[in-house]
Amino acid sequence: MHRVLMLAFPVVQTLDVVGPLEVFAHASGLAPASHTVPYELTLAAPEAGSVATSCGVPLHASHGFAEIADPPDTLILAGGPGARAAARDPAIVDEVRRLAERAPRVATVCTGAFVLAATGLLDGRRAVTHWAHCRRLGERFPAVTVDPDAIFVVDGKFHTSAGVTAGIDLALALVERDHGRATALTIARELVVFLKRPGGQSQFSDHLLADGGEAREERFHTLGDWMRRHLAADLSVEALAERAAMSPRNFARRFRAAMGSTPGQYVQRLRLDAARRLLTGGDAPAQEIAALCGFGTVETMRLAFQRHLKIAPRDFRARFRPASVAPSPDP
DNA sequence: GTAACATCCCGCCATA
DNA sequence: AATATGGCGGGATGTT
Repeated sequence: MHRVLMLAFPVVQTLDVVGPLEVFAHASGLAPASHTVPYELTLAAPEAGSVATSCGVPLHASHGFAEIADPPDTLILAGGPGARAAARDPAIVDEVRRLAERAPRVATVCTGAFVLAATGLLDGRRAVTHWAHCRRLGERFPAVTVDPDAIFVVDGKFHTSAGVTAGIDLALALVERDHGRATALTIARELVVFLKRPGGQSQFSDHLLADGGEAREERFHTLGDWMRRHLAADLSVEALAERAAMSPRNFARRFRAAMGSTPGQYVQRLRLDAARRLLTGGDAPAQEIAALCGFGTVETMRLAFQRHLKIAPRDFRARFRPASVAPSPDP
Protein backbone atom coordinates (compact mmCIF):
# COMPACT_ATOMS: atom_id res chain seq x y z
CA MET A 1 0.00 0.00 0.00
CA HIS A 2 1.42 3.31 -1.12
CA ARG A 3 0.47 6.06 1.29
CA VAL A 4 -0.14 9.54 -0.08
CA LEU A 5 -0.40 12.41 2.38
CA MET A 6 -1.47 15.85 1.34
CA LEU A 7 -0.98 18.84 3.59
CA ALA A 8 -3.14 21.88 2.94
CA PHE A 9 -2.93 25.34 4.51
CA PRO A 10 -5.83 25.32 5.11
CA VAL A 11 -8.18 23.17 3.09
CA VAL A 12 -10.62 24.97 0.90
CA GLN A 13 -12.35 23.57 -2.12
CA THR A 14 -9.72 24.70 -4.51
CA LEU A 15 -8.61 22.73 -7.51
CA ASP A 16 -5.02 22.42 -6.44
CA VAL A 17 -6.21 20.35 -3.50
CA VAL A 18 -8.88 18.37 -5.28
CA GLY A 19 -7.18 17.90 -8.64
CA PRO A 20 -4.09 15.91 -7.67
CA LEU A 21 -6.02 13.96 -5.05
CA GLU A 22 -8.56 12.96 -7.64
CA VAL A 23 -5.82 11.63 -9.83
CA PHE A 24 -4.70 9.28 -7.07
CA ALA A 25 -8.26 8.46 -6.11
CA HIS A 26 -9.11 7.43 -9.63
CA ALA A 27 -5.94 5.42 -9.81
CA SER A 28 -7.20 3.54 -6.76
CA GLY A 29 -10.52 2.91 -8.41
CA LEU A 30 -8.80 1.54 -11.47
CA ALA A 31 -6.71 -0.94 -9.53
CA PRO A 32 -6.86 -4.25 -11.31
CA ALA A 33 -6.05 -6.23 -8.20
CA SER A 34 -9.05 -7.12 -6.11
CA HIS A 35 -7.71 -6.79 -2.60
CA THR A 36 -5.18 -4.04 -2.58
CA VAL A 37 -5.81 -0.41 -3.27
CA PRO A 38 -2.75 1.21 -4.79
CA TYR A 39 -3.05 4.49 -2.89
CA GLU A 40 -4.24 5.32 0.57
CA LEU A 41 -5.11 8.99 0.68
CA THR A 42 -4.88 11.21 3.69
CA LEU A 43 -5.58 14.90 3.85
CA ALA A 44 -4.36 16.99 6.76
CA ALA A 45 -4.46 20.64 7.70
CA PRO A 46 -2.80 22.59 10.50
CA GLU A 47 -6.05 23.73 12.07
CA ALA A 48 -8.67 21.36 13.37
CA GLY A 49 -12.00 21.75 11.68
CA SER A 50 -10.59 23.12 8.48
CA VAL A 51 -10.56 19.81 6.66
CA ALA A 52 -13.18 19.37 4.01
CA THR A 53 -13.72 15.87 2.66
CA SER A 54 -16.62 16.63 0.41
CA CYS A 55 -14.65 16.56 -2.81
CA GLY A 56 -15.89 13.10 -3.61
CA VAL A 57 -12.73 11.07 -3.08
CA PRO A 58 -12.26 8.71 -0.16
CA LEU A 59 -10.18 10.62 2.31
CA HIS A 60 -9.04 9.88 5.78
CA ALA A 61 -8.88 13.29 7.37
CA SER A 62 -6.62 14.00 10.24
CA HIS A 63 -6.22 17.27 12.08
CA GLY A 64 -2.86 18.79 12.69
CA PHE A 65 0.53 17.61 11.53
CA ALA A 66 2.24 16.71 14.79
CA GLU A 67 0.15 13.60 15.31
CA ILE A 68 1.29 12.15 12.00
CA ALA A 69 3.97 9.80 13.17
CA ASP A 70 5.25 8.09 10.04
CA PRO A 71 6.15 9.94 6.88
CA PRO A 72 4.11 8.86 3.85
CA ASP A 73 5.49 7.37 0.67
CA THR A 74 4.47 10.49 -1.18
CA LEU A 75 4.08 13.83 0.53
CA ILE A 76 2.15 16.56 -1.30
CA LEU A 77 2.04 20.17 -0.20
CA ALA A 78 -1.00 21.94 -1.59
CA GLY A 79 -1.02 25.59 -2.48
CA GLY A 80 -3.84 28.03 -2.02
CA PRO A 81 -4.67 31.11 0.00
CA GLY A 82 -2.87 30.18 3.22
CA ALA A 83 0.27 28.56 1.88
CA ARG A 84 2.51 31.62 1.87
CA ALA A 85 1.44 32.50 5.38
CA ALA A 86 2.13 28.94 6.52
CA ALA A 87 5.65 29.26 5.17
CA ARG A 88 6.24 31.97 7.79
CA ASP A 89 4.97 29.85 10.68
CA PRO A 90 7.97 28.15 12.33
CA ALA A 91 5.84 25.45 13.96
CA ILE A 92 4.25 24.44 10.67
CA VAL A 93 7.54 24.60 8.80
CA ASP A 94 9.21 22.35 11.40
CA GLU A 95 6.52 19.71 11.07
CA VAL A 96 6.67 19.85 7.31
CA ARG A 97 10.44 19.50 7.38
CA ARG A 98 10.21 16.50 9.68
CA LEU A 99 7.90 14.74 7.21
CA ALA A 100 9.59 15.93 4.03
CA GLU A 101 13.06 14.87 5.13
CA ARG A 102 11.99 11.28 5.57
CA ALA A 103 9.40 10.90 2.81
CA PRO A 104 10.90 9.20 -0.26
CA ARG A 105 8.92 11.46 -2.57
CA VAL A 106 7.80 15.05 -2.07
CA ALA A 107 5.63 17.15 -4.37
CA THR A 108 4.21 20.66 -4.22
CA VAL A 109 1.38 22.27 -6.11
CA CYS A 110 1.19 25.97 -6.87
CA THR A 111 2.22 28.06 -3.85
CA GLY A 112 2.86 24.94 -1.80
CA ALA A 113 6.43 25.42 -2.99
CA PHE A 114 6.80 28.29 -0.52
CA VAL A 115 6.31 25.96 2.42
CA LEU A 116 8.81 23.46 1.11
CA ALA A 117 11.31 26.21 0.36
CA ALA A 118 10.94 27.50 3.90
CA THR A 119 12.19 24.17 5.26
CA GLY A 120 15.48 24.74 3.50
CA LEU A 121 15.24 21.41 1.72
CA LEU A 122 15.08 23.11 -1.65
CA ASP A 123 18.31 25.02 -1.13
CA GLY A 124 20.58 24.56 -4.09
CA ARG A 125 17.82 22.87 -6.05
CA ARG A 126 15.60 23.90 -8.94
CA ALA A 127 11.90 24.59 -8.38
CA VAL A 128 8.82 26.26 -9.81
CA THR A 129 5.59 27.72 -8.47
CA HIS A 130 2.56 29.53 -9.83
CA TRP A 131 3.65 32.00 -12.49
CA ALA A 132 2.32 34.95 -10.53
CA HIS A 133 4.55 34.04 -7.58
CA CYS A 134 7.77 32.94 -9.22
CA ARG A 135 9.57 36.20 -8.62
CA ARG A 136 8.54 36.32 -4.99
CA LEU A 137 9.74 32.77 -4.44
CA GLY A 138 13.16 33.61 -5.81
CA GLU A 139 13.44 36.78 -3.74
CA ARG A 140 12.36 35.17 -0.54
CA PHE A 141 14.50 32.07 -0.95
CA PRO A 142 17.63 33.10 -2.88
CA ALA A 143 19.19 29.65 -2.47
CA VAL A 144 16.44 28.17 -4.63
CA THR A 145 16.78 28.31 -8.39
CA VAL A 146 13.39 29.24 -9.80
CA ASP A 147 12.56 28.25 -13.37
CA PRO A 148 9.60 30.47 -14.27
CA ASP A 149 8.85 28.74 -17.55
CA ALA A 150 8.54 25.18 -16.32
CA ILE A 151 5.25 23.39 -15.85
CA PHE A 152 6.78 21.17 -13.28
CA VAL A 153 10.31 20.57 -12.11
CA VAL A 154 11.85 17.38 -10.76
CA ASP A 155 15.06 17.65 -8.77
CA GLY A 156 15.96 14.55 -6.84
CA LYS A 157 13.00 13.43 -4.80
CA PHE A 158 11.46 16.90 -4.91
CA HIS A 159 8.74 17.72 -7.45
CA THR A 160 7.35 21.23 -7.75
CA SER A 161 4.58 22.29 -10.11
CA ALA A 162 3.14 25.54 -11.39
CA GLY A 163 -0.62 26.06 -11.50
CA VAL A 164 -3.63 23.85 -11.02
CA THR A 165 -3.44 21.91 -14.24
CA ALA A 166 0.27 21.49 -13.62
CA GLY A 167 -0.50 19.87 -10.29
CA ILE A 168 -2.72 17.39 -12.04
CA ASP A 169 -0.03 16.75 -14.63
CA LEU A 170 2.46 16.15 -11.86
CA ALA A 171 0.16 13.71 -10.10
CA LEU A 172 -0.34 11.89 -13.38
CA ALA A 173 3.41 11.66 -13.85
CA LEU A 174 3.77 10.09 -10.40
CA VAL A 175 1.03 7.59 -11.14
CA GLU A 176 2.66 6.79 -14.43
CA ARG A 177 5.92 6.04 -12.68
CA ASP A 178 4.12 3.79 -10.21
CA HIS A 179 1.70 1.96 -12.48
CA GLY A 180 2.67 2.59 -16.06
CA ARG A 181 1.55 4.71 -18.90
CA ALA A 182 -1.69 2.92 -19.64
CA THR A 183 -3.12 3.59 -16.20
CA ALA A 184 -2.07 7.22 -16.27
CA LEU A 185 -3.61 7.71 -19.69
CA THR A 186 -6.91 6.24 -18.58
CA ILE A 187 -7.06 8.67 -15.70
CA ALA A 188 -5.98 11.56 -17.85
CA ARG A 189 -8.69 10.80 -20.36
CA GLU A 190 -11.29 11.20 -17.69
CA LEU A 191 -9.85 14.21 -15.89
CA VAL A 192 -8.30 16.23 -18.64
CA VAL A 193 -11.47 16.57 -20.60
CA PHE A 194 -12.83 18.65 -17.78
CA LEU A 195 -10.03 21.11 -18.18
CA LYS A 196 -10.01 21.49 -21.93
CA ARG A 197 -12.48 22.80 -24.39
CA PRO A 198 -13.12 20.74 -27.51
CA GLY A 199 -10.74 23.00 -29.43
CA GLY A 200 -8.00 22.29 -26.96
CA GLN A 201 -7.59 25.69 -25.37
CA SER A 202 -7.63 25.82 -21.63
CA GLN A 203 -11.04 26.55 -20.22
CA PHE A 204 -10.50 26.65 -16.49
CA SER A 205 -6.97 27.80 -16.21
CA ASP A 206 -4.44 28.62 -13.58
CA HIS A 207 -5.77 31.96 -12.61
CA LEU A 208 -8.54 30.20 -10.73
CA LEU A 209 -6.07 30.49 -7.91
CA ALA A 210 -4.48 33.74 -8.89
CA ASP A 211 -3.30 36.05 -6.20
CA GLY A 212 -6.37 38.23 -5.94
CA GLY A 213 -8.28 35.59 -4.05
CA GLU A 214 -6.28 35.70 -0.86
CA ALA A 215 -8.82 37.34 1.37
CA ARG A 216 -10.37 40.17 -0.54
CA GLU A 217 -12.52 37.86 -2.65
CA GLU A 218 -13.38 35.48 0.12
CA ARG A 219 -17.07 36.11 -0.51
CA PHE A 220 -16.93 34.51 -3.93
CA HIS A 221 -15.28 31.40 -2.63
CA THR A 222 -17.88 30.97 0.08
CA LEU A 223 -20.55 31.57 -2.52
CA GLY A 224 -18.94 28.92 -4.70
CA ASP A 225 -19.06 26.58 -1.75
CA TRP A 226 -22.74 27.26 -1.25
CA MET A 227 -23.38 26.65 -4.93
CA ARG A 228 -21.69 23.28 -4.75
CA ARG A 229 -24.08 22.25 -2.01
CA HIS A 230 -27.18 23.61 -3.73
CA LEU A 231 -26.84 22.44 -7.29
CA ALA A 232 -30.56 22.06 -7.77
CA ALA A 233 -31.25 25.64 -6.76
CA ASP A 234 -31.62 28.51 -9.18
CA LEU A 235 -28.01 29.30 -10.04
CA SER A 236 -28.73 31.83 -12.76
CA VAL A 237 -26.63 34.94 -12.86
CA GLU A 238 -29.61 36.96 -11.78
CA ALA A 239 -30.33 34.81 -8.72
CA LEU A 240 -26.69 34.63 -7.69
CA ALA A 241 -26.30 38.36 -8.09
CA GLU A 242 -29.20 38.95 -5.77
CA ARG A 243 -27.71 36.57 -3.22
CA ALA A 244 -24.47 38.51 -3.41
CA ALA A 245 -26.31 41.83 -3.24
CA MET A 246 -24.94 43.03 -6.55
CA SER A 247 -26.26 43.95 -9.93
CA PRO A 248 -26.13 41.07 -12.42
CA ARG A 249 -23.65 42.87 -14.61
CA ASN A 250 -21.27 43.68 -11.83
CA PHE A 251 -21.63 40.28 -10.24
CA ALA A 252 -20.69 38.48 -13.44
CA ARG A 253 -17.72 40.75 -13.93
CA ARG A 254 -16.32 40.37 -10.44
CA PHE A 255 -17.08 36.69 -10.23
CA ARG A 256 -14.97 36.13 -13.29
CA ALA A 257 -12.16 38.24 -11.88
CA ALA A 258 -12.20 36.38 -8.58
CA MET A 259 -12.85 32.83 -9.67
CA GLY A 260 -11.24 32.75 -13.09
CA SER A 261 -14.29 31.52 -14.93
CA THR A 262 -17.66 32.99 -15.72
CA PRO A 263 -20.63 32.13 -13.50
CA GLY A 264 -22.22 29.98 -16.19
CA GLN A 265 -19.07 27.96 -16.81
CA TYR A 266 -18.55 27.53 -13.12
CA VAL A 267 -22.07 26.23 -12.55
CA GLN A 268 -21.78 23.86 -15.46
CA ARG A 269 -18.55 22.49 -14.08
CA LEU A 270 -19.98 21.95 -10.62
CA ARG A 271 -22.96 20.10 -12.05
CA LEU A 272 -20.89 17.87 -14.31
CA ASP A 273 -18.53 17.19 -11.45
CA ALA A 274 -21.32 16.09 -9.13
CA ALA A 275 -23.06 14.06 -11.82
CA ARG A 276 -20.02 12.05 -12.79
CA ARG A 277 -19.36 11.21 -9.15
CA LEU A 278 -22.91 10.05 -8.62
CA LEU A 279 -22.73 8.02 -11.80
CA THR A 280 -19.55 6.18 -10.86
CA GLY A 281 -20.11 6.12 -7.12
CA GLY A 282 -23.54 4.46 -6.97
CA ASP A 283 -26.37 3.14 -9.04
CA ALA A 284 -28.96 5.88 -8.76
CA PRO A 285 -31.06 6.27 -11.92
CA ALA A 286 -29.97 8.96 -14.32
CA GLN A 287 -33.18 10.87 -13.85
CA GLU A 288 -32.55 11.18 -10.15
CA ILE A 289 -28.95 12.26 -10.68
CA ALA A 290 -29.98 14.86 -13.22
CA ALA A 291 -32.46 16.33 -10.77
CA LEU A 292 -30.00 16.32 -7.88
CA CYS A 293 -27.36 18.08 -9.91
CA GLY A 294 -29.63 20.77 -11.27
CA PHE A 295 -30.05 19.57 -14.81
CA GLY A 296 -33.61 20.26 -15.83
CA THR A 297 -34.00 16.98 -17.66
CA VAL A 298 -31.93 13.88 -18.38
CA GLU A 299 -31.68 15.14 -21.92
CA THR A 300 -30.00 18.32 -20.72
CA MET A 301 -27.54 16.28 -18.73
CA ARG A 302 -26.88 14.05 -21.68
CA LEU A 303 -26.13 17.02 -23.91
CA ALA A 304 -23.84 18.54 -21.31
CA PHE A 305 -21.89 15.29 -21.00
CA GLN A 306 -21.70 14.93 -24.73
CA ARG A 307 -20.51 18.49 -25.14
CA HIS A 308 -17.85 18.59 -22.47
CA LEU A 309 -16.79 14.97 -22.04
CA LYS A 310 -17.55 13.56 -25.46
CA ILE A 311 -19.34 10.66 -23.89
CA ALA A 312 -22.91 9.89 -22.80
CA PRO A 313 -23.69 9.53 -19.08
CA ARG A 314 -24.60 5.89 -19.59
CA ASP A 315 -21.27 5.08 -21.23
CA PHE A 316 -19.41 7.18 -18.71
CA ARG A 317 -20.87 5.14 -15.89
CA ALA A 318 -20.01 1.88 -17.60
CA ARG A 319 -16.47 2.90 -18.31
CA PHE A 320 -15.45 4.50 -15.06
CA ARG A 321 -17.33 2.51 -12.50
CA PRO A 322 -14.87 1.16 -9.90
CA ALA A 323 -13.65 -2.38 -10.49
CA SER A 324 -15.27 -3.69 -7.32
CA VAL A 325 -18.75 -2.86 -8.59
CA ALA A 326 -18.28 -3.51 -12.25
CA PRO A 327 -19.89 -6.68 -13.57
CA SER A 328 -16.88 -7.90 -15.52
CA PRO A 329 -14.02 -5.64 -16.51
CA ASP A 330 -12.66 -6.23 -19.93
CA PRO A 331 -9.01 -5.57 -20.74
C1' DG B 1 -31.18 16.76 -36.71
C1' DT B 2 -33.87 21.19 -36.48
C1' DA B 3 -36.15 25.00 -34.59
C1' DA B 4 -37.90 28.04 -31.32
C1' DC B 5 -36.74 29.85 -27.15
C1' DA B 6 -33.95 31.30 -23.06
C1' DT B 7 -29.86 32.63 -20.99
C1' DC B 8 -25.24 34.13 -20.88
C1' DC B 9 -21.68 37.42 -21.23
C1' DC B 10 -18.81 40.90 -23.18
C1' DG B 11 -17.96 45.55 -25.29
C1' DC B 12 -19.45 50.07 -24.87
C1' DC B 13 -20.74 54.02 -22.36
C1' DA B 14 -23.04 56.81 -18.83
C1' DT B 15 -22.97 57.47 -14.01
C1' DA B 16 -21.34 57.59 -9.14
C1' DA C 1 -8.43 62.28 -12.81
C1' DA C 2 -9.14 57.57 -11.94
C1' DT C 3 -11.77 53.67 -10.68
C1' DA C 4 -15.82 50.90 -9.78
C1' DT C 5 -20.58 50.20 -10.93
C1' DG C 6 -24.93 49.47 -13.64
C1' DG C 7 -27.66 49.41 -17.90
C1' DC C 8 -28.08 48.03 -22.72
C1' DG C 9 -27.49 45.69 -27.11
C1' DG C 10 -26.91 41.58 -29.41
C1' DG C 11 -24.02 37.68 -30.97
C1' DA C 12 -22.79 33.32 -28.81
C1' DT C 13 -24.08 29.61 -26.24
C1' DG C 14 -27.25 26.53 -23.98
C1' DT C 15 -32.17 24.46 -23.25
C1' DT C 16 -36.43 22.43 -24.44
